[in-house]
Amino acid sequence: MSEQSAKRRGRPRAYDPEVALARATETFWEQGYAGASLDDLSAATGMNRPSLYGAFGDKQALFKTALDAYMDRSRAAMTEAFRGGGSLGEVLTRIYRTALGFYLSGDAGGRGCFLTSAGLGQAVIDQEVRQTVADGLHELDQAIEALMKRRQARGELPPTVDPVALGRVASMMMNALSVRARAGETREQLEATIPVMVALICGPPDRRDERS
Amino acid sequence: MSEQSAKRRGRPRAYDPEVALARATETFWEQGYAGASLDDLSAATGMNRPSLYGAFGDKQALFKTALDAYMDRSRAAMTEAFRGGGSLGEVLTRIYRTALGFYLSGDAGGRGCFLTSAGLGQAVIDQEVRQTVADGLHELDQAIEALMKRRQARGELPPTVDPVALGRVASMMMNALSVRARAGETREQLEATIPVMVALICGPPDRRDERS
DNA sequence: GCTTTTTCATACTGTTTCGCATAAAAATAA
DNA sequence: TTATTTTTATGCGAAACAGTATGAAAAAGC
Repeated sequence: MSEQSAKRRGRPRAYDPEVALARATETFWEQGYAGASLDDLSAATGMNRPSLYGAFGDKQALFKTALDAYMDRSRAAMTEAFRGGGSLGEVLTRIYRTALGFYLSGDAGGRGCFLTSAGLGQAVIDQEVRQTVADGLHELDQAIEALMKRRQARGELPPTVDPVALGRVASMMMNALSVRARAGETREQLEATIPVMVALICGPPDRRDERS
Repeated sequence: MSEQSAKRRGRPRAYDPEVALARATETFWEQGYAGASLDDLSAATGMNRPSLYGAFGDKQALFKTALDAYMDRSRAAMTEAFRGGGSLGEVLTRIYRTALGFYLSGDAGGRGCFLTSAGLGQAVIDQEVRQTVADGLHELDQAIEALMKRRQARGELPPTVDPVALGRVASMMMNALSVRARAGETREQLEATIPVMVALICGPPDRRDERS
């Protein structure tokens, strides 16, 4: 989409926009919208204030860009987790592990989901952020509900259960994982809950595979 | 503990410390630690800055006092919900409803759990807050785990299930409710998930009672 | 080499922030 | 009334805050 190497007129920029956005995202992720000052963001990205404004606009715009970019990354990873085959339990396990990969990233301990940590912090104040976050959660809800419907049609779930209600709760369990990750629980503790959740959703744990 | 009416020496205070703390808590609850300025807190409590400092210390101390007070209120309500009789499903339903009562309080839409909304926002920055929040979550985990053990002993849960693991997931579902409440879901949506969660935990929903 | 274009770097402006100093106000004690 | 005690009220001061103006630096075009 963008011209790269050949012929850009002026002084070349000293930063990689994608890397800078990733660093800014991490800053918001850890410190929240209000807690992240422009000096923090400037230090994290290596960009000085005017460059930040030139590239991303003001603080609110940067936050929303970070939110959108996170959702894109998250969506891509989740699409991958959904795609692969296996039993319903295996797919759910993959989904939860993928989520944990996001929630436990970072050096200073688990940060949880960016949507529910930094995003929801602003949700009560900024209605547009709340809507974006709500849409993001809803999107995942629907994906899992659709998964449940497909698997029920295949006979992996008893016909008596409501796949939409079950999918919603399965999706909400990810929110719980985010909370616990940010509260400082270890990867081991969190991964140990995954089979319990999967067993609850998939019914009797006839057989379960584990891998490190 | 404190002398009330009779003979206090100086000028009487113009505020009720408990009411003021409740208002300050609501301000942190909605806007987070960094998002709540001392002017906001001053306006919410009706106390001017020096009175705030005299009563609660600096901003950090006030936040931690608010956190402790919230945990006390929450603990009291939860103790009540645990105490009453009924089947395991009925007790869990009461617990979740009690939680929702907290999460949906407030005028500007759901605020979620103070611990996981405002508290976790600070958790990554302030290690002491993270520990307090983690302890609070752990306390509830243990209470639910103990409930599960008792009910399993009574035969309400099959002997094959792990009551600790099940209790932990049941506790985590409250965190999920908090997230969804703050994301703006309605009371109706949230209450509709309660029976689904309860059914997952208690196994086959042989009979369920509902009340508005 | 000179101009044009784009970005970087410094530093500024006005506002907001937190915490506190100072003094007035409102009560009791003598 | 006068002194003492405790709280309120005003507002100060240094730092941090978001956003921007101004000019230097680094590239391409000519």
